Amino acid sequence: MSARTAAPAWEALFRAQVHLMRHFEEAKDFAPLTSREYDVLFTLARCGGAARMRDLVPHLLMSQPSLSRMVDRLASDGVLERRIADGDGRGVIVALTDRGAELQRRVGRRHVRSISSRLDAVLTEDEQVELRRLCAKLQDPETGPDDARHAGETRRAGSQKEEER
Amino acid sequence: MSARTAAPAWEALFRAQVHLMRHFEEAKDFAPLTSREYDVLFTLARCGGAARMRDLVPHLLMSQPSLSRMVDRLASDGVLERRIADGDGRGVIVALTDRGAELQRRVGRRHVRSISSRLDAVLTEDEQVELRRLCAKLQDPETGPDDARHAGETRRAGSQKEEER
DNA sequence: CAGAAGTTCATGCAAATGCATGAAACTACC
DNA sequence: GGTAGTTTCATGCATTTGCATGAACTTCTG
Repeated sequence: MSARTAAPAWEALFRAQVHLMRHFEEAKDFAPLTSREYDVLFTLARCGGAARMRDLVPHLLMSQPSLSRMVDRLASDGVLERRIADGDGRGVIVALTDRGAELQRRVGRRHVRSISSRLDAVLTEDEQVELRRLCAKLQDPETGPDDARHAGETRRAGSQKEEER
Repeated sequence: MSARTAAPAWEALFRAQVHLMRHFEEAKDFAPLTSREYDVLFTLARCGGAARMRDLVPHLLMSQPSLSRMVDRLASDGVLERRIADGDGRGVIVALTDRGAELQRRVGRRHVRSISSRLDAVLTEDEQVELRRLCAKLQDPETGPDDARHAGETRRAGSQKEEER
């Protein structure tokens, strides 16, 4: 058991992620969206432009009710639309509109440039590849007693509630 | 310019952080606190148990008003207390109470064990050290036109607003 | 020292979030 | 086929968040 190396590694990872995310947000990478909204568009694009709500939720950083309402907002903004899943009257399919897809691509390109200029400044290509490899291992579902259905994980940062305090 | 390696590296980092954070929260690492509340206690402990609000904010994942109200709540729960900074009537010093310090240590120990058991399962010690090194480089303030006063960064994930949509 | 400018924290308010729950649709079992 | 149970999404509600702003205090300038 190496708390000696594990805890500092986690803390550095955590801080690096926060630091970079703040940097990207301050640089307006996601404008005119919030990062969470971009996350929805990005995930949808990755799913071919459309997906069922229930399949989307586990990849996003928010609860099911939050996604439901965010989809309301984004739909009324015209970047995506809701459809009833055929074959299942309960299911809702969320799909990018043309405008939404174009917006995602535009923001995505800008964000990728921003990422590169930031990472290239401090890591060599080899280091970037190594970082990716290590981070990928961290998501290995092989472990822990709980996970099993994790595959293309994505985002979040939630919370809990009391008990004593 | 290596978007080829930079973007995947950032995405892997991002997902690894989210994945692990979710894991720790689902494992109730921070109970009876939320992760943000623990972040406050942890940061305070690291500052020797007390710090001024304005010095705390940049290390935390929340806005100044949010910290102000969270301190209200934590103070009324008895884990910390507010004092007026002497020499500056505007300043507020936030300090851990004995209970707060004990709580932080207890939760912290549990969290460190949780981190170790998770990371040790997928990374060797050498890999953990290397991950830490790479993540530390990512926080190098040497770069970007904006940062300059960053030192012991910490947490966040914010948002922006529209403009077009 | 007086007034302007800056700093630090708190508060009003609208928006977003999560939890608990509800409604609608589908599935399983008798 | 009908009813119980499950799945999927939406909604009520309390909480939390951030932004804009205000109040109290300090510092700077002449």
